[in-house]
Amino acid sequence: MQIENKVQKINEEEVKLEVESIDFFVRMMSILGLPRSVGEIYGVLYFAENPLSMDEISSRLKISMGSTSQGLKTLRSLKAIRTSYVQGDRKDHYIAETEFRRLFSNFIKEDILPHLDSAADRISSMEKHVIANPDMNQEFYTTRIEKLKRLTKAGRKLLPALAGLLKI
Amino acid sequence: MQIENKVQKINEEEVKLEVESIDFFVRMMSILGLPRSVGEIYGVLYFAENPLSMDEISSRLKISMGSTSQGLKTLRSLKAIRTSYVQGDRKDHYIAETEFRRLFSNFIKEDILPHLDSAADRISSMEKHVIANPDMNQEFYTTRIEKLKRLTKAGRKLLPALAGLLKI
DNA sequence: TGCTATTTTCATTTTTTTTTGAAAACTTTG
DNA sequence: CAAAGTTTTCAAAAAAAAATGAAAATAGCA
Repeated sequence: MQIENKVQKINEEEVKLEVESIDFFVRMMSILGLPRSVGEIYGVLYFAENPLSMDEISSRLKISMGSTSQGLKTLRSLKAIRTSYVQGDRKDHYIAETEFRRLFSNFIKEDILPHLDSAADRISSMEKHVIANPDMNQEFYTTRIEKLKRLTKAGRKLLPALAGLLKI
Repeated sequence: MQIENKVQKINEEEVKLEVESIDFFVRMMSILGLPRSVGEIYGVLYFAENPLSMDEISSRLKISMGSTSQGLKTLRSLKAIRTSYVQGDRKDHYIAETEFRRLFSNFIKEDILPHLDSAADRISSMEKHVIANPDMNQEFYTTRIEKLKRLTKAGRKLLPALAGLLKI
């Protein structure tokens, strides 16, 4: 009884911590435009002392297996989590990758740079329209296009470098 | 007739450019989590040689005055556009602010930093839960909390500095 | 190999976000 | 200061994004 109370007390604090962790990462991930469930899952794993299986995650969060599977897939592709073998259990188990530097760098590589690539194509197509018609105010338009080029070039250089600056 | 054709030709190229500009900024703004209409409006203004009124914007984009008003409000708050007085016209007129450095810095100040502030509060509350219960694995939890602190601290320093690095 | 446990996929439902449109609130000017 | 022009607001509608849950696919074991 003595012990039971103690265990109970510990769990209470751990649960409170978990709730705050979930809340924290839900917000963080939402800055990055990632869905709620992705933040929730990472939040649970971040303060988990042991690897958790998909159904442990799904039942702690009371979200469906479908959502959990999708969220884990997203987190895996960002390398924000990794699987870990647990002896005697046939389920996959997950643990949080806590090196934010790498996590961040993957996010940029995966979710931002592709946009900048397609932007470059669009800019050269804009350029063609301006060149194609000499009656347009060349100076005005080429100046604006130049700015876009510099913006995307700077983005492509700066963003990947950013992760390196994160001394975490 | 000769002249009319020429004007027509110019407009065609300008319209094509405008379409691409809109598309470009819709995508860019969507990276930042801003709604479609905000990107559209900025896209129209970016390649406009003269200040445009709200109803010119709304009719070019075929979006409602309500959306246009909202979008302009958002862009104004980001200082991505500014109003410009046009003689003999009682409507407000808008022009794009094309210094991306400033634009970006405002976005960070307005849309990102507030999140980091509230994050700090949440972290100290997490800390209390851990300290409150000595039976929890102190080393594990305090290490994780330390990481979060460093993450938010780095974010708060790095992000505002980022705009300065943009040599645009 | 076949049986069972586990995970993924995806059409449907739910929730959230964005847009619309009309009324209210301003603003300018005669 | 009133009348017309312009902009904003906000409830309702529409569109987009995310979650569900059940069926399909896959993986591990006997």
